[in-house]
Amino acid sequence: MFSKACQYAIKVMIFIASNQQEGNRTGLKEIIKALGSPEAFTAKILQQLVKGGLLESYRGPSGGFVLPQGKKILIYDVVEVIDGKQLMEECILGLPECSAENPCPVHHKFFGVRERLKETLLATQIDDESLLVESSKLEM
Amino acid sequence: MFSKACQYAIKVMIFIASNQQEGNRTGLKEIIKALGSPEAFTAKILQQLVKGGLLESYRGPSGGFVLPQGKKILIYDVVEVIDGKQLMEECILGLPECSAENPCPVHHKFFGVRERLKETLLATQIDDESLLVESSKLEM
DNA sequence: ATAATTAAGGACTATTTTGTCCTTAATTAT
DNA sequence: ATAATTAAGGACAAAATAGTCCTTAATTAT
Repeated sequence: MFSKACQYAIKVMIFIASNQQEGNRTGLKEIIKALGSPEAFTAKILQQLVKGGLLESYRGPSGGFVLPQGKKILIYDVVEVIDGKQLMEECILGLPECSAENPCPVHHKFFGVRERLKETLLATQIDDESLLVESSKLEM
Repeated sequence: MFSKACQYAIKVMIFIASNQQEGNRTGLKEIIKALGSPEAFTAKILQQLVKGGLLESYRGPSGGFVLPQGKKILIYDVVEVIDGKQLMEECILGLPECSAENPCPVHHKFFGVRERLKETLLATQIDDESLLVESSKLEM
């Protein structure tokens, strides 16, 4: 469903949000320790999230990453920044011309799944209390 | 959501089912013409579907592929044979220990999507009338 | 029997995704 | 100022997925 990069990204975001409850910046080191994820690859993903405006980064000692305050970030946004809108918008069978008026064979069958998926991605905020987590819940 | 191989496979199966309404075997040539898909790669996918028991193949002139008669084939089966059960069963975030009792942070949020997806895959038979199609509906 | 047709399958190539290594830039503390 | 810390980012390597090429095996028709 999601690329590996996107899975990491979602975990990263939830971990940072969880840390941030106590007002802490979160550094790469902490992140890879919590997720058990490869350092350099995780760093690239963090860069993408920063470029996409979903994180702020600070360098130097006591640097790290934080969620931009006062901005509501949804799982939808994370998926969009890392994997793009393909999962949300493009034809399940990969047909370029698929739409409600000119549907692929399975378009109507999967309409409900699609809607439910988008709904879920849009309904879930990264710092939703029910997502916050002690780091052990993110290890691979 | 599905790999490209799996997208081809679903289209292939629907096309063969559509052809079979008129009692015809379907050859590789026809298939790649209908789907606009790469010949050798499509051939590999057909082999996987045959090995997986979702198609019967016949060689020689007037050979080709047919659905095994009297066997109800679901989209679920096609996805399972080509992509495996990952999409249906494994943790959305890729955690190895995720379950209802030991859920990942998004487990409950995505439970409904998962169920709806599985339901849809299981509810849709490859030779369902509403899927049958003239070949133009399958081109890339 | 032989030729033509069609699927099977092994070995290879290309592309994308995942992941690594190393250097630079910014910030903080001494 | 200098050293230590941390993110940014370019170049590269490995693995997975997508796709090609070529030969063989089975079947049918002549």
